[in-house]
Amino acid sequence: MAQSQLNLEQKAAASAPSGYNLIIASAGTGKTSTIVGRISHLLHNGVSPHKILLLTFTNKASQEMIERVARFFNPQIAQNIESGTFHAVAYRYVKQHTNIRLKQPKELKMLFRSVYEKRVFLNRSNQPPYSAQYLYDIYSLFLNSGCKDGFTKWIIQKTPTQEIYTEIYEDVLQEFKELKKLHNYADYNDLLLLYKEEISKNPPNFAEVLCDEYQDTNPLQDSILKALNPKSLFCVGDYDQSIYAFNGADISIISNFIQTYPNARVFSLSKNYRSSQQILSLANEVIQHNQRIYPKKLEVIKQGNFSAPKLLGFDELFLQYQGIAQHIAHSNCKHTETAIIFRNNSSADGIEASLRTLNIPCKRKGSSSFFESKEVVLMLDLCTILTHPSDMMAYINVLSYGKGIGSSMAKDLFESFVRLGNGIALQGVFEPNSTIPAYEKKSKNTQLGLFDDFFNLQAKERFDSILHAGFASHPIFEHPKLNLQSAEFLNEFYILLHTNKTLTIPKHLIMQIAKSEFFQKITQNIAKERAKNKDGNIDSQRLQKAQENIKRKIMLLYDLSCNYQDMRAFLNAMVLISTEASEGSGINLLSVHASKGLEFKNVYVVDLMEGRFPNLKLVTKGGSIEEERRLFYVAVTRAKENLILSYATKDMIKNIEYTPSRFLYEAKLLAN
DNA sequence: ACTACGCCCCTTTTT
DNA sequence: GGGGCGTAGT
Repeated sequence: MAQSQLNLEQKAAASAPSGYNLIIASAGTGKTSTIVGRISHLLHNGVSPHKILLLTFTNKASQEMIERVARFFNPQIAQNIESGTFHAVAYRYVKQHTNIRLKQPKELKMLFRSVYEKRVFLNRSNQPPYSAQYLYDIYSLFLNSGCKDGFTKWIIQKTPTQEIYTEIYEDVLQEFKELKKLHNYADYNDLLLLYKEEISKNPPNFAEVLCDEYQDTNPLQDSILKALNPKSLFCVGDYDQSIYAFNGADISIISNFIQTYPNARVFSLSKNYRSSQQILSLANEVIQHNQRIYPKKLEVIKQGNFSAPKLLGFDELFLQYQGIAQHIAHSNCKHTETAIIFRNNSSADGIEASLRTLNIPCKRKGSSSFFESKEVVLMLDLCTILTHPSDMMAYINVLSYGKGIGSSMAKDLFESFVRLGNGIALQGVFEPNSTIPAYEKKSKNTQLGLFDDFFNLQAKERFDSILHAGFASHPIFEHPKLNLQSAEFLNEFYILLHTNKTLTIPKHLIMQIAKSEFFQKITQNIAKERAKNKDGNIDSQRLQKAQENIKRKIMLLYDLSCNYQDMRAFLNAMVLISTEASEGSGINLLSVHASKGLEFKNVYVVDLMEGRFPNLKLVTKGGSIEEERRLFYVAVTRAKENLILSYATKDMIKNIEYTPSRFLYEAKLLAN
């Protein structure tokens, strides 16, 4: 039974009475075991698994915990525990009550931009208005900060000089909101907001809610915990590891737990099983410089003869990366037990390149490279069009690949398909209602009569000779700006949809799309773009590489799709897992944020220079040096046995001189 | 008004 | 390598 493996402190926490329990679990003190032990305790006491809600920071963490529970109980029981990130849990619940569709943040940002760009900002005073991007991000922060006053008040309080624009901002946000509602789109914030709304009306009645990584909870998430209003709350966290302030995480939520819940109990786990004495001492030296909320004493359990943390100094940034790669090559460490951790993702490329030259395999979190790559987005958009027959964003993205078709005309075409299909775009493609005009009249721009030929509708038959019989004379071709090339493009689009419209199994559909002329042609162009030299010529070697790369990604997507029987489930899952999939195997390349909750035998923390780590740019923009110090603390406490820190005094490419990070002095690895 | 294309910027962290 | 922005061309 799980609990017998716990130490006394852990056992005390795991068997705490029902109520409000806060477990302060420093790095490496067996937090996961304690949560698993707690769940076992609940199950043994007859709590029904679906009355338990486990909230974690990543879906991977929740899977791991559920798997560990499954080892001690019937796997069926473990599977019945409600678990996942706040977002995943919210999504599961919300989709039963609404027909909301989750969209990638990037997509909705585009939609937001299109709304924003319709506004005219008279640049009064010298204060420029926020960009669309910044407005979107800051509004998201506002939502997560759980502020009860309106956005305008919040903005004015933060930046009084922005007051002159707040009316326009509200207007943009309002229109965006309506647009999202019209298309049933939801972003990550909407999930939480909708969930909160639903459970406030109708609380789900959990016997206990467990919340992992409680220090990174933001006020919106905290308000969900309050709205869930469970009989018992079990929160686990460590204020020294709070590193998500930029996402609204508020350290006062954990530090005020006792004030918030007057009958709260606090447990502390103080036995560190992960790291060697030397590593832990170093981490503690540095974190001492932050204000201490509770005194924390850590007892090192790990025994043995471990080497002291090493500091490597280099004269230049790339020499550092090469030096690290060589250090790894010589140390013959096991690659999967080794991680290189950095503050900024911009470090990753140089490191990866240096490792590659020495033929050391490495693994990077693949979010940006995989799910944001054009080919994957295109594939998923095509799947979306066949699954959700009126998805505007998917149509616009796909149709914009046509030569001469930009986002504006793509939107015209989409709207036309919707009209012709009596509200359903896909139907408009196959069976256009010929009694409806294909294009709505737009108000003419009389000042600029020059090219205003929109209503000079052309004969829809003009491209018939090259069109598939089922697509010939389609009213869409009345659009005067369509030319032969774009007609061919649309024809291939039609053929792709027509041949595959009955497929419903994800892997079959992906295979067919991948083979289609339409997809092949577009990805061919994407590959060519990537193989272009500075002079505009295409490097044939690079072209081949780019093509292989695209093929590989599509195969990976195909592999993923094999786990799903239903298109909707597949597409939704792709949005939720998009940030968690990683590619390849070997040395782990991670940002500090991504390293959260993980541990490795050997850890390298690189680019420890003032400016980069701590990232001083962020400190001036509302971050804090304390948060940067916590990031350092998180990074070094990932290490079990060997910790190597490194810095470089110069970046030759950017021509910047660096001084070593203050944390190295605080760690007493360098002396003033 | 819209699209294509060339040039310059930079690149914080995540669900 | 991508995204934003200005310019030329339709």
